[in-house]
Parts: sequence; C-alpha cells; structure tokens
Amino acid sequence: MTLKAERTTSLQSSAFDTLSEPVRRWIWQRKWRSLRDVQKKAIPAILAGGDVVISARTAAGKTEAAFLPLLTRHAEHAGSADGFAILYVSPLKALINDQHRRLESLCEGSGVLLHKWHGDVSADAKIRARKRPSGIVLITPESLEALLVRRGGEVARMFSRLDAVVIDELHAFIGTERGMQLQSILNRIEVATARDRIDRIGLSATLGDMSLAAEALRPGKGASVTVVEGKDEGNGVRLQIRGYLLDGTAPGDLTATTDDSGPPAKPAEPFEQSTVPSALAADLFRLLRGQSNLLFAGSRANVEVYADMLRSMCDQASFPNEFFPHHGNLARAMREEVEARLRDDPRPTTAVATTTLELGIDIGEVETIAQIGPGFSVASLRQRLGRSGRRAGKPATLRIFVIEPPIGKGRHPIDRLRLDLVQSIAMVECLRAGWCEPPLPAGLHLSTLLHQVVALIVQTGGISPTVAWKLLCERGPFRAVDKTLFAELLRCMATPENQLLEQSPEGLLMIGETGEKITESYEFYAVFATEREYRIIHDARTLGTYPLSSPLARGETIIFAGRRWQVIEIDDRARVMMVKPTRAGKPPHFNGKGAAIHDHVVAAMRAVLVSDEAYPYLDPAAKLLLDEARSSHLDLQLDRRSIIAHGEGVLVFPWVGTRKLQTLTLALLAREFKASHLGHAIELQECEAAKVMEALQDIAGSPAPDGQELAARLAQPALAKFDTFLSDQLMTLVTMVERISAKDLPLIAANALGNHTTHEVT
DNA sequence: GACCTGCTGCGGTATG
Repeated sequence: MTLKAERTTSLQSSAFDTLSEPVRRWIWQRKWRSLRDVQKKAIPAILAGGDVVISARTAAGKTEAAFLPLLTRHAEHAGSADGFAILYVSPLKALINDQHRRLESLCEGSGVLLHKWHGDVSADAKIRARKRPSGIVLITPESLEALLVRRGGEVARMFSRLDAVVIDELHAFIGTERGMQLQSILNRIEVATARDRIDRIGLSATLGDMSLAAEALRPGKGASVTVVEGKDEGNGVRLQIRGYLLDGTAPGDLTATTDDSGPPAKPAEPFEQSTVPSALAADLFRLLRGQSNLLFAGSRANVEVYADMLRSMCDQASFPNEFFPHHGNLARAMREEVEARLRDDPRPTTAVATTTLELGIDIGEVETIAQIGPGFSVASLRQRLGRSGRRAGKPATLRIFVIEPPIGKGRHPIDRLRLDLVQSIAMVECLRAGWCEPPLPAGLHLSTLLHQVVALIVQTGGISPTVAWKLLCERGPFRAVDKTLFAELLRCMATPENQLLEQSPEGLLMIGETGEKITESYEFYAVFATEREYRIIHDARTLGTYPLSSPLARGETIIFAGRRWQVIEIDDRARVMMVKPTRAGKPPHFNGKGAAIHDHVVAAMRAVLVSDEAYPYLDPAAKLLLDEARSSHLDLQLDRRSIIAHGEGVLVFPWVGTRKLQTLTLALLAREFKASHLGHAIELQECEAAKVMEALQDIAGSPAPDGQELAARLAQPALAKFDTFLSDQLMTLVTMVERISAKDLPLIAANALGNHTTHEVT
C-alpha cells in the first residue's frame, strides 16, 4: 500500500469526515496518519454542542481536539467582525505564546483571525482587536478581568456572538481563588450578553474523579457536561524509591537503637537545607549526567542547593555543566534559557526545578524524572511522571530519593517510623491504584467575592445589592454565600475604614473612595496575593527576585541562579540588590506557607506500616529502612494502639491528613493540653496517657462543635489578597470553613482512640 | 513541610 493510500484508510474515520473542508486540508498538510484517540472522541462531542471536558495526558493533542471541531462549527461565520467567536483562557502567558504558534496556520487556512491578549502584548494590538472583534482570542483571566472592568460598556458587543470558551489546564484552576474568579467572569459575560449558556470546553489532566472537573467547568450543573477521556497511549512506567541516611550512619542497625534507657529523644531537627548525603550526591551525578532529566527538589532553596552541588561536581570532574536551576524567583529570561536548552539543544540537560515545570509548557521529552522526598500530593507526582516516557518504546521513569535521619540511641518514635519513606511508598501505591487528590470542597472565598463585587460595580457603573447577589452567588460560583452573609460582606465593604463602596439614594451600589483607588492600579486584576521582593542584579542583568521579608545584609553571600554571590549594595527604595560573584554562598531563604497532606495518603501510610507486602521498586537501602519502620511500628505496638507514652509526655497517632490533625490539636489545646502537631502525630508535653484518653473519649462522645472556639485559637493572618478588608467576624468565619474541619472532630477523636480500651495504656 | 500564576493607561524619551 502506498503511504497516501494508507493515510486515506486511517483518516477515513467518521470523525475526520465531519470536519470542515479547510480543517481537513490542514490535517492533510500536516501529514497526520490518523487522528489521536482523544481527538476522535472529542470531535463528535463538540460538534453536538454543549459543555465538554477533554481529559488526557500532556502532549496527547487536546488543543487540536478542541479547535478542529470548533473551527468547523465556526466555518459559516468566518470573516464576520461583529464579535469574537472563540475565547481561549490559559493560566500562563507562556502557554498562550505556545498555543498561538500551534494554531496560526490552522486559523489562516480557515480564514479566522487569531489574537494573543496578555500583559506582554502591545496596547496597539489590543485596540485593533477590540475595534473589529472577530475570530479567536487567547487570553489570561487577569486580562479578561481588565477588559470587563475597563470596557464594561463594550462587553455585550464584543461577546454577543461568542460560540464557545476553551479553558486550558482546567485542573490548575479547580479549587483556587483564580478559578473562582474565572468562573465568575464567564458568568458575568453570559449575563452581560443575555445568553443563557455559552458552551465551555475544558482541557484537563486526568483526575481521579472527572465529575469534579465537570462541576468546575459548569458550577451547579456538572452532570450536564460531557466528559471525554483520552486513552493513555504511554509505554508503561519504571519506578524506584531509593533510601539514604545522612553521612556517618547506615540503615539496618536497628538492634543497637531500641534501647529505651536514658532521656527520651527529641525527633531529629529537619535537615539543614544544605545537607546532602554524599552517597545521594554521587548517585544523582552518576544517574542523571549524560542525558536529559527533570530533578524536582521540593523547594526553591533546595533547587539552588542541588543545582549548585551538581554544577560543582561537573567542575571537579572537568565536565561541562549540564545542571540548571528553574524556579519562580528566577528571571524569566534565565528560565527560558533552560527551557530552550531542554527543547532544542542536543546537549544533555537536567533542569533542577520546583513545580514550575509541572504545567504544560513545551520542553520536549526528557529521559527520567527524579524527585527528592515524597512531595506533597499524588496529583503532582502524576503530572511529573507524564513529563517522561513520551518517545515510542520508552517507559516513563521516576526515581524518588528519600533521606532519613541518622540512627542514634533512643531515637524518637517519629524518626524510628521513617515516615518520609513510608509516605513515598504510600503515594506511589495511591498512584498505582489510579487515585489522586480531589480539589478541596468549595470554601467561602470571601476575598475573591469582595473583589468581584468591586469589579462588577465598575463594569456596570452601579448595581442593586439583590441583583449583585443573584448574579455572583445564586447564578455565579459563590454558592456557599447566602443573602445574609452577602449583606454582611457589603456592610463590611462600606464601613468608614474600608470605603470600598457606598449606596446611592436609589439603593444602587456605587464605588467608594478606596474602591476608586484600588481599581485605578493595574494590581487590581489578579485575585491572588504576592510577596513584595527585591530584584537581584549582577552587571545590569536581573538574575531574579528575593523576598523583602528575608532581607540580606551587605557583604552576605547567597547561592542563587545556580551560582554563588556576595551582596555589594542594597537599594531599599528601588528594591534592588546588587551582587558580585564569589566562592562561598549560603542557601537562599524563601517563606513557605506549609503543606497539607490528604487523609487518603495518611491512611495509605498506615496500610504500608501494617502490611508485610514487599514493594519491588525499593532499592536495598529503602528496603532496610522499611523493615526498620515496620519493626518500630510493632515495637511501639502501634498496630494495637494509637496513644503511646514518651518521656514525660504522650504521642497520639490519629492517622488523618494535615487539616484534621490540626483540628484535633486545636481541640486538645482548648482542653489545656500542651499540644503541638509533629509530622503525622500530635505531641502532648507533661501529661499522662490516661488523661489524654479521657479527653479523646469525651471529644468522640460529644456533638461536633461549630468550630468558632477552635478558629479563635488559630492565628488568622490575611492569607488571601483582599482578606485585609474583612471584619474579625468574617475572618473567623473564613477560618472555620476553610482551615479546620470541626464537624469531623468526634470522628477524628474516635480514630485517635483506635481500638483502645482504658486498660491498655498504662 | 511548598509551589505557582497575573497586570492598564498614561506620560516620558528616543528613533525613523
């Protein structure tokens, strides 16, 4: 059979035949042999009309799966200039630039205009698009917000002919402030154009439960969304977990360490960021050098430490460097250099990265993925794994490197349980079982609702409170906010201190003095909070940014952008730090906000400790560490109890996720225990096990509290961007709903009691 | 025990 005949056969699918002539011609020109699985499924679904979620792994052709049928639908209107036809929303400017390149020829062939629209696009290009609105717009949520706020009067004209909205990386929006804003904006567009429903197409990574993505695409009506899932066309997975101890110790020396005489041990301090076991350093160098990889180091500080270490190992061995840091505080130009080298340069390259390289930016194919420690979610483990194994016949390869504290006499039970290793195994097991974290249940999102009220007032010029509530909360995404709470929020916004809004004599909400001020600044459009930062500059080149809250002194040294520097000048007014190269350097310091591990993962950890399953993907050192963990678990009798005496105090293991652990800790603090949460356990100082059991039994047997008292104990810093405008009462309400789970408290306490009877603990 | 993302309209000056 000739090549052409072969292609004719495989392209003669019914899906292909339903596409418009220019779209089919474009596919021929690309010399595609056939449509990908996800495209064949998505085409009929999108041509039928209605909302669709398209889910498949990175690089499975989701973009074309959406645009081939959408352009077919658009064929008869092509060329008209009385409104945009398709709105594509992306969380990243870089992705808009990638997609513009991908769609250019397709749109040209179909006679459809294609507009890029984000902060780096010239005002001129935006004005031209606005004057004769037509075709496709690729835009960010923030630019879309700006368009609605600044050109409120033109919204109806620009979008009245809108056929569909495409949301890329839908999963990245779910459960976030930014996602709430996007849902609200799309709803505002539908209302402004008097359209009941404009079709939405969501492009998403595969989630454990796709109904959540459907609900995120069309809040309240998720059941009406068609979900299209692409078959995984991957080549299998190679997984390994490798164990390491800090230098001077070896795993497997358990007998010498169960001696409980002497003072009770404290858990090992978290490792100094700069401490990398020498065996781990040597293995990373040996396993990664000579090919292209991604090394996820866990934090920006660790990215710098590992990149600096591996670069100096290249130097010492007289090899050219092939390890480069990549994180959010590095200058865009430096990050793009690393991305371009991965994508286009034949030289082997390892990017040492944070989550910056998890999203869909085009970096081509890498051989292996490496990760330091268990990480924080199964979802991100899955995203990372999808970055390798895309070449024919090559499996995805992932190695997790786990560091455990050294063996010492009378180790703390927490250390003896090797929880980082156990968590790594638990996460891999969750991944293998096809589970990953669902997004958090919707919170109140009062910060973003406050923002949307201000934006809506500016967009419309004035609106009645009832209409605003119906639009934003009843029809829009802020479903958890009833009329009473909305009225309280409005009152809070109108106080003399806030002055965000005022009410006209006719009862319309109007913009207040502070409202005017904050909407004048371009900083208004984004709903997520950001830290203020210095720029770090060497020889007129910006290396990146550094938080104002971790100031450095003149003369201090720092590892940054994969090199070592000394601060020579600081300009606080201009917020600039000048640096020069030097030989010494300490790791940089960024402020993390804390991670939350899901209940399901912690339950899986306990299952790993209880079972005697041998996991084939453990290296010998990791096997020994798991043996230690299981022996310790038995030794501490944690198979039969969850409360153990330790020194002068008590340890409680409820085996629940971070949020519930935090809630139980608060409840114990409220009962005057000196409680603090520690890894996956709660430590209570200077108390007896029997007293703790009594308290837990009482909590387990009492009705769930409303959480106000517990929330009042917790610090309530303004976390979300507009929290500073909320009253104490509203802030406490947000804390109750979004940060603790009081309704589960009796169950958590019962869990912590396990199968104890009062006689078991002495 | 963490990470990431985004930005208008104007006035100034330089360049063709």
